[in-house]
Amino acid sequence: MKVATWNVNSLRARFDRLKGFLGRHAPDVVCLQETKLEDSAFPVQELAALGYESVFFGQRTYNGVAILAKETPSDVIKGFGDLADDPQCRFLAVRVGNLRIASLYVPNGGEVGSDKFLYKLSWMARWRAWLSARPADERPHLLCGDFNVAPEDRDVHDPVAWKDQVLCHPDERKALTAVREVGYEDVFRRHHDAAGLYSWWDYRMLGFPKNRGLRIDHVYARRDFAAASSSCLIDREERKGKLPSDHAPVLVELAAP
DNA sequence: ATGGTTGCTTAGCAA
Repeated sequence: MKVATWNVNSLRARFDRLKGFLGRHAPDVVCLQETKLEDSAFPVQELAALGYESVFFGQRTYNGVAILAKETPSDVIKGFGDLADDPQCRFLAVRVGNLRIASLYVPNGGEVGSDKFLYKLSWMARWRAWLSARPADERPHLLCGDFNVAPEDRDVHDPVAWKDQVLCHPDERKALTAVREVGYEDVFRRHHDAAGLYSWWDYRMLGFPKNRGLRIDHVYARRDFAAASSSCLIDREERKGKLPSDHAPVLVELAAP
């Protein structure tokens, strides 16, 4: 089966591009981030017409995650269900067939040391806690989304300029390592060693034409499931042309559990 | 240090 994740930076603004993407790749499951749509505005019918059922957890203007699937999703989980009183819609998990999968949008973090940065670190700790609190066989096989962290310097176009900056800061990388230590693996790095492979490029300053990007969109697989993946690709084509998102989709081919 | 671009919402914020 084929699974994709894509930060669309507004589903309203990107709907035509999403349609083209679904037509080209025919993924079985698609995780979306930054839908920026209230649930009442989610294009359920339009996606049903394309052969996809939708599960969504959104809000007006900001954030918002969704999962589209050819098969009917079940076991829907919205947010971490912890004691934090968090109005931001950033985590959604479902089951599609036997595959458990989460679509997540880690907070950007603003500036290092800011309130937003502290929120990012605390959100990542809550994410890790949510995972470790679940029985291992009930954890998502795949964690997909905009993690807003470049895990290593080879994921960064200019590691010197980005050193200790948000998206690359050691505290964020440690928080991400803690998630992997629950029992996850970066699927992309199972299949590619090279530097210079990115999933996000700033809209400004010709970021994409100059390939000044970061690899911050990831698919993490449960360690007992990672070997089921046969490929993982970043679809740079989707960053080209008219009205692209600033993120490219990540696609994984895998044997269904 | 600021600016640059896009989206949502309408001047300014978030990314």
